[in-house]
Amino acid sequence: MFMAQGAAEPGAEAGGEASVASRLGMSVMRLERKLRQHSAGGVTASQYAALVTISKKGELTLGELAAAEGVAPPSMTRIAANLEQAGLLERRPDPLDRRVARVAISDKGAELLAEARNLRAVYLGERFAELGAEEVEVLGQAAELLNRLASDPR
Amino acid sequence: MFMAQGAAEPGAEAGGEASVASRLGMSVMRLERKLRQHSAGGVTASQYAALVTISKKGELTLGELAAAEGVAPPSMTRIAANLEQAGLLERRPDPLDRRVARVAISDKGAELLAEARNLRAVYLGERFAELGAEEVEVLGQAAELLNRLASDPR
DNA sequence: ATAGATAGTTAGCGTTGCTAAGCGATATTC
DNA sequence: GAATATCGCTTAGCAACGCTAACTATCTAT
Repeated sequence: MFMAQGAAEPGAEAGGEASVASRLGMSVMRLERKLRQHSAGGVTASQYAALVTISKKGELTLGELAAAEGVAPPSMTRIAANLEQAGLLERRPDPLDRRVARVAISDKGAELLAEARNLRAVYLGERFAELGAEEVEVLGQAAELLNRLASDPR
Repeated sequence: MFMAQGAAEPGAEAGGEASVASRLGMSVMRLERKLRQHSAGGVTASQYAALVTISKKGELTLGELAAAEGVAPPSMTRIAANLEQAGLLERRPDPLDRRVARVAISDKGAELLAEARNLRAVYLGERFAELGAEEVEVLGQAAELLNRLASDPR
């Protein structure tokens, strides 16, 4: 695959940063499309992601959760509402500040994650079978980098 | 689960493929959220991607384009309609089969791509400044792999 | 006590992707 | 050569998601 895309030869080979960024953007978008269609366990992609974060960080406020997930507060309000309705997380009033909404994973939520920690990743996991160990290794490193890029608040 | 990447070596995988898949899924989703918000040049993410593909493959039918992008035909109909309305691509009737809609990039579309090949990648490109050469290299390889994963029709 | 800041919610918009169903054009079948 | 099936695309309508703006309730500071 020569992603040179037409006539993009910025001096270097297909390794220029811009090129990498472009290809990466396309790949990310395409893969995301697939992932959204393959969400499993009755939870959507965003819900699953939020659940993982809650599970990882323990009890936290909606604001913190929104920030961690990189979404606006109203978006997280909705995601959390749906998760709560599904019984996957619990809301707990903050004893000191009645404005804040603290959330924690519920037993049912923990179960869901435990029994298929990678519910959403099942789709991806299956595809990993076609990859070699080094390739999985690369993707592992990439996941970290992508997360870093995505965490940039800008 | 977050720093597992350092230990994600073939021998000492702290979580294995499933973990990588899970982390990757999260990263991809988060990054995609950012990307969608930073689409530039007046074209949306999907439009840009379609344009790149058209530019790369030359004239092709809507069906081929939909398949290449991994979206359903109706989705591509809309994307292409918007691109056409923006004057970025041209529709051409197929001389042999009047059902098919062939599309090719227009001068204006080519201009848009040429003058900012990475319009959509600008956001990413800026973030690359914070990364080292090796890391960019890893992402380059990852882009290839992600694309392969995303290309799996399943 | 009052004014301001803060956490979250409600309301409403736009984008994106999908499935189902429709339409004209081409292929096939008799 | 007419009836039927298939094909390529479009139309119609649905649902998920993320956002901004505006509102409520609560807390803080003067």
